[in-house]
Amino acid sequence: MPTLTPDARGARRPMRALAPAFYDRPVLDVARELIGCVVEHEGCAGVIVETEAYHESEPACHAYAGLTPRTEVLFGAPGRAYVYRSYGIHALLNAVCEPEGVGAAVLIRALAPIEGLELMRPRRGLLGSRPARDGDLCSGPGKLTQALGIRLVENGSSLSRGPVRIGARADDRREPRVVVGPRVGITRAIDLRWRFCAAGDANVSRPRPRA
DNA sequence: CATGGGATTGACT
DNA sequence: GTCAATCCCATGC
Repeated sequence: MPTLTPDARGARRPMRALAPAFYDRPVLDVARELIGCVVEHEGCAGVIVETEAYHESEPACHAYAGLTPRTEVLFGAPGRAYVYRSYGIHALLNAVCEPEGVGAAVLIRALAPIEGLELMRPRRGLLGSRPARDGDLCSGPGKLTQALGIRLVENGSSLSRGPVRIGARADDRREPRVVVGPRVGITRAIDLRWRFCAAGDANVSRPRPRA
């Protein structure tokens, strides 16, 4: 089934997935350029509004410890999904970057939902509590995987072929202004400003970087 | 084999 | 602001 994104009139057309070569570059370049691109999974889609870069050369990256069963995908071919469990609860989605043999990836941290919101809401519904507001559907790395139904079984799959796919920014969408800041929720290499956010977007997770 | 920490979130004070 | 939930896997004995 082709992936669809809405155009300016609200009509839909297929999404063209980014090729593996897009990811076969410095991870900081890819992290910045993924802002504005589209993530799709099983009829749900959103525009990427927040990313972080991770590289084997710095200790916040899982690949810093070297090649292990856990980091095998991180060191593998670019353009694949690295999905891992965080805090025992959440599945976090990364795009593996740089040439095979280099451990580097971009963490997808937040999306602006554009399609399949009716599928996202029940997945994001809180236990016996109020439903999530649209602005809370994908405003965090664990939230967006829950909303899109992305799970650990997607680890190692191709982001070009699916089931999780990433496509280029739609032609009718402006190139977003990008704000840079320090990465969130880590304890090491906190000086690196490797977080990229779409300026002023309400779906960016907390804490928001200063504009 | 046992242990501890982590790229988070939601509930609660 | 604080804190528990919960699991993969790296590390160390």
